[in-house]
Amino acid sequence: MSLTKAEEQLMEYLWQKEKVFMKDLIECFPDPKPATTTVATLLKRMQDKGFVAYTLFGNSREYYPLVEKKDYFSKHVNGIIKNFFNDSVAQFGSFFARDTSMSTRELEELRNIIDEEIKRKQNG
Amino acid sequence: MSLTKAEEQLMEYLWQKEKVFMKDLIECFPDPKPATTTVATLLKRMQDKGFVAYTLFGNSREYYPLVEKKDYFSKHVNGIIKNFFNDSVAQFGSFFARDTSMSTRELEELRNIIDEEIKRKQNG
DNA sequence: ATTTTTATTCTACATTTGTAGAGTATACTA
DNA sequence: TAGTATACTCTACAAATGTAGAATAAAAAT
Repeated sequence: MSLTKAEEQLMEYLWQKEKVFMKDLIECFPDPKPATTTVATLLKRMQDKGFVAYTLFGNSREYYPLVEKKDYFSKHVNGIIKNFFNDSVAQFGSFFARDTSMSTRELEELRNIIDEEIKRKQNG
Repeated sequence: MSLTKAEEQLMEYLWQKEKVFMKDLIECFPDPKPATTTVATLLKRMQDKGFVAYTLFGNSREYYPLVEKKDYFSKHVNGIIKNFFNDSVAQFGSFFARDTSMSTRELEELRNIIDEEIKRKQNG
């Protein structure tokens, strides 16, 4: 199961804060902020889906993510690659390098990141 | 406006075929195939959103995409980068290189693609 | 010409999603 | 301790989405 748009937005705040009480979550939103009950509903649904949990502090709850951002997006991006890029990372990479309007500087930065990752994989 | 899951799936078939009659679109689906009316509804909604159009051939329509796949996903991926990776391609690139479990071979292939893209940008 | 098939629209409905009021319980305050 | 604020749940409902039957129209087959 995956997150809806509204849940995803909320999850992003969760990921940013790592731990957060509901009232502080609401603060994260730009105006007009949603009603507390709206956020409460979303958090409940996200619990049901296994994406968040909380620690009870007195009478209120400190929420935290159960799913790491990188795992979530890894699954997400791999899904896109599987469904729309012929299950080929290279095909997606090609698209990404050519069609997302990266500057030369960004491309070079990305190449360095990949180089480092290759080294990291070889050495340890 | 963007596509829903079901519409996105259908769009993928449109992109693959480039031009296609509805009955052939239905053939693209794995069993159990959707009802023709289901596909018709989706196509109608996609027309309303400006994603597809058709050419009339006798009494039936040959549908074709109005939006290119690369443009669609460019927007999509850029949206993810903006919302969840701090609007930084490098941050997304880092994530992509490290956390999507690419093999060394895939990483090297990707580096080559990027190299070529850098050259292409420089020369013409 | 009548039946059958094909193509498309209209309408409908269940499910999911976005949003929040009303209610309840607990805690804080005057 | 009566009144107010806080935290959360339950219920509700509109909009979006997924799915398709019934109806209609045109074409093909007999």
